[in-house]
Amino acid sequence: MPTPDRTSLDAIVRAACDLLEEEGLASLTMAAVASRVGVRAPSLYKRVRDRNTLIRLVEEATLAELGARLDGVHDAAELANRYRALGHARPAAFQLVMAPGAGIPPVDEQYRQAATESILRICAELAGEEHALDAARTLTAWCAGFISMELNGSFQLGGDVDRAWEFGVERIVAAITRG
Amino acid sequence: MPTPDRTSLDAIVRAACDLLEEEGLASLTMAAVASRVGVRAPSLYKRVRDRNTLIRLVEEATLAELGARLDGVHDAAELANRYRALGHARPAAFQLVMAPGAGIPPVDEQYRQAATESILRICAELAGEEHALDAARTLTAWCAGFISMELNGSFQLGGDVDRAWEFGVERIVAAITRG
DNA sequence: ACCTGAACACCGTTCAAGT
DNA sequence: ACCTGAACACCGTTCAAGT
Repeated sequence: MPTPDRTSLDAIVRAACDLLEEEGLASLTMAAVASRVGVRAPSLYKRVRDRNTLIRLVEEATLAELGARLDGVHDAAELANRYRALGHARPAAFQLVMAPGAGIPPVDEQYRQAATESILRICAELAGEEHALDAARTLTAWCAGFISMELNGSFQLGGDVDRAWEFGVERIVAAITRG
Repeated sequence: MPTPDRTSLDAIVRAACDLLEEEGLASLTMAAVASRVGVRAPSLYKRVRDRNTLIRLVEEATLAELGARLDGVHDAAELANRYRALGHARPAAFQLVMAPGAGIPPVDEQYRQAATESILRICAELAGEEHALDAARTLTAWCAGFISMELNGSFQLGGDVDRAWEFGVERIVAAITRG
């Protein structure tokens, strides 16, 4: 006799995302996620293969949000700023996407592409079609590296980190601009 | 009655580093490390506070190695290439340093400084003293971001990744050079 | 068809007892 | 002083039994 579902994959992934930010990856346990969505841990296995796959889904949700935040932007500096805003809004998820541990299955390529589209478009304008991919990789690598370092406390030598960000944005955008 | 030691902190950290690269962070268990150095897991607690602290020691060893690899370099492109070489030699440790999980105590600042010295020196030459720190952060962020993305499979759109690296090195070094 | 308690394997950590 | 087996708490995962 079928029973109405008490939760959903979507609710599970959202609970996992929230838990990740609030308590960190180590506290993202199956029992904790289950508790948030109102079931017991074994029930989660009806909707996700295992914990590592759930973590992959969190990564994909994060990339989807990044893509949405970058969608429609036309200015390279503004794009970089929005990239950084995601890092500040979801620091743990950002770090997870930057360096998923061994054992976590690779994200579906579609999610990475969604996050890459706007960057490629803007870089094609700035650098020309033939350098668009190299320029996008340069810009993305710098943004991702800066935000990661900022989030994990790698900038310890004082100075103004916001100023360093603006310095970097200006120089990098100029560096990948055709001319 | 004292007994000759059967292992040492140094051997433990080295075993942990090796295990991290060979099997990944999830397989870096106290039992596995203990087995490599010839004791049982509880004995490790005589030399390290807990697993997270052991992981911190692995991070510090990695930063020390990075510092050694960058020591004495005088060319910015060569410095970037050596940075990347460490990422290729110790991918798991590199990713760990880039995004340590929650719960792992912060590395001692001394180790980060050792890795930063050469970068600051070169950037001061290129960008002038007043922009040295901003320039170092720009260069480091780009290197770290590029290498991280390369290691975790973020570059999936084809093209030649080595070419993208060389494009980036050239443009970034030019971008932070005084002028 | 989804949900659960019980069970199992595995891991980090502590501790009393050995040498 | 270091080492160990035993023990405990915790977690991921499976599964038979419920609705």
